[in-house]
Amino acid sequence: MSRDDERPRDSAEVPEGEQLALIRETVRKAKVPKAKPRTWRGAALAAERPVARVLVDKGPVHLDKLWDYAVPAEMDAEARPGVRVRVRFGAGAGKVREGRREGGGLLDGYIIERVAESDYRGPLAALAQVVSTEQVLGPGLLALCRAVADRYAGSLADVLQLALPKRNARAEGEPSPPPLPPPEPPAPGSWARYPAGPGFLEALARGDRPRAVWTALPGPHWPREWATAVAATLASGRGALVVVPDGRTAERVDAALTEVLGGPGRHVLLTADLGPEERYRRWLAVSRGSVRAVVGTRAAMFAPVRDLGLVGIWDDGDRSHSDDRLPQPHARDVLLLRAVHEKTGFLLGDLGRTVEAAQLVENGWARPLEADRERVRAAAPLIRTVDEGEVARDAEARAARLPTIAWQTVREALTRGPVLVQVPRRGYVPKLACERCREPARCAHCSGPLEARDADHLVCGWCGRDEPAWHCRECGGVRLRASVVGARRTAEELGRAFPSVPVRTSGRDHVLTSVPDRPALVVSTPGAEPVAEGGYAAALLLDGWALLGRPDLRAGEDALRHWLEAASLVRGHGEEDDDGRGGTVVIMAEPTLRPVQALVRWDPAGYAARELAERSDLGFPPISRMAAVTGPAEAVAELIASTRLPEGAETLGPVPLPPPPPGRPRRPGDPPAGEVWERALLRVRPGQGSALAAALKEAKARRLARGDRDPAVRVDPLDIG
DNA sequence: AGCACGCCGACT
DNA sequence: GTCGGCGTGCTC
Repeated sequence: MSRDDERPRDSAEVPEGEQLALIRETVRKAKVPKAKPRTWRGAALAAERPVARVLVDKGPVHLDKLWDYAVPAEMDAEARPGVRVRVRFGAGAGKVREGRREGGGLLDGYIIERVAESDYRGPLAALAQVVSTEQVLGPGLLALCRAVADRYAGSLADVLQLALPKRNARAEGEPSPPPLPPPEPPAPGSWARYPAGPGFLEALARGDRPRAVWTALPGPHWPREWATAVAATLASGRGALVVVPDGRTAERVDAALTEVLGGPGRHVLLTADLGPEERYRRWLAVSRGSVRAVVGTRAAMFAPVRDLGLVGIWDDGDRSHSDDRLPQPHARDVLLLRAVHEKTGFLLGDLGRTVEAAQLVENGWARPLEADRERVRAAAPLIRTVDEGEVARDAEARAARLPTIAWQTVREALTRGPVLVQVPRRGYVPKLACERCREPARCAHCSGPLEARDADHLVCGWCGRDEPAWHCRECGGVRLRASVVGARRTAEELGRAFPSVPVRTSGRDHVLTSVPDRPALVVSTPGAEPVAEGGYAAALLLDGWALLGRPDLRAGEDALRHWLEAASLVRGHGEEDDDGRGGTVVIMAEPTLRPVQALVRWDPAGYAARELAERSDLGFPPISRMAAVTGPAEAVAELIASTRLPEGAETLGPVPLPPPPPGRPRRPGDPPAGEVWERALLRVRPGQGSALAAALKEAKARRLARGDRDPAVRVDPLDIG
């Protein structure tokens, strides 16, 4: 094939020397052992589709732009879409002196597609190297990553960094095991406790795509129920993917899968703490189609499961479902995108219910999958509330810091088994709330959270307006309080009061997985509660104030979620133990508060539905959609000014960003030490979320990237006060 | 991000 | 005249 046929278009504009070279000189890294020719200058190009469109993975230039490179004939077979490549990328390469200059440094990238011609008006450099022939970025995964990038106004390159594991040559060199045949459809087991449960499994097993929001009954059965749903999907010949908040939970579901599937060959656990090599080995097994069921933490949401039939997420209200690297996609949303794009079933399981889940039910996209009231009552422990106000008035209780009823419950329960004591995490400091009804103090203008700038001076954390005359929307109260609970001290005192009983603690630093079925006081922070074999005899929830007093939009929802999680580990009220008594939960919180009521009635769905309606009225997410723009003041103002916002969009703020807590590692959106950044919130009407994301992405693409100086854009921010 | 080009002021 | 400040823009 003649070289002239392969000449890039517009080569007339190229300096003479370069024109003769056809493609710029490129040199392979010397350290690569079995080097092919060290230069591709003058080499023949691939006969078919000699142009590779490459997404450059590192460097600040990406902005979703693809770069065209020439494919030398020797690389033709290997340079397939989806493989990792190295390319020369550098400034000033357009002008070549003496034909002797090398381009910039070698960068990693992925071939997105092969095409016959380039739009680039200039000489194409050749691919420097095909790193491996493994097709890591298949068409399905690429489409998903593009959709996620669009959804979050982020770049494709950023999303690819979240979706693709680091390459490991050793793991890649090994063959993956051959796939096992689909299993038989599983028996419904404890799914039979839900009227719609067996039907859901049958639909999965026959290849349908049912979608459900599952409110799991309290107790130890849900890991097995996940495994059964996955097995049913596998039985249809399709794959399944379940994302859970943490490694501990992933291991529980993994163990259940091993039981239900009768062995380890049909599923994998994908978590960060496997280490890079093993993680890549398992990821490859999924990508190559030898394993079709995956359970894992958030990075697993991108796992390229073949012929996906079910995506699932457990406990979607947990913060760890949101990645902290930009664009911070949330596992729930990524799995929703997958369910739609890949036409799969969808199962969102939770002991409680988030507003987002309530919205899926409300708009009819997913069906509720719930047990009958009677069964819920039997499976849940008895909940007793203790009004803190009452405690304050009761002199004896004040001295002891715990009311009589709590003492009695603990003393009695300790004769029958372990007792769980939930205490607030350090650093959960409540902000401002109505003294009378505990409703968080909100701005009259935009409903943002009020903060005390100094004594008697309230400022809105969203729009920055002063609030000179606050009064409570709920009850009309005019006094505020910021309260701190001495729950940790209470827990210590409990330990001293029962000296013969061992005290175990579980928290951020050392999380216990389980405790034996023996009397013990188990003190834990929310989310770190060990499972008690046989269930706790009782639980004491001491963190009501700390959880509810936060000004966060989700304070009530989070509090209820944490309480349900702890209470679900307690023996059911109607599930009698050997002594004929069920479990009891005592919660120290104002009994008229809605999250407390929801716990007492064990009605998370009702709570979420009401919360959703209220947020809709107040213009809060997820009905209205928001995006946060964070960065240096001028950069924030500039980006917002150049964004073609959808009709009816509001800009709240900007306000100075509170500095990140010392000690926390820096995250995207955090100002560098010593700098003050600002944050503005953009709010759009229902249905305008994707228009907002598109407008922001377009504005970002239009301005020149300046790295550090660029504002961070966060769609659907979680921490908006 | 790098890195080169380019359009201003101070120097041998 | 030339050296070099860093502001602007490009990298297939």
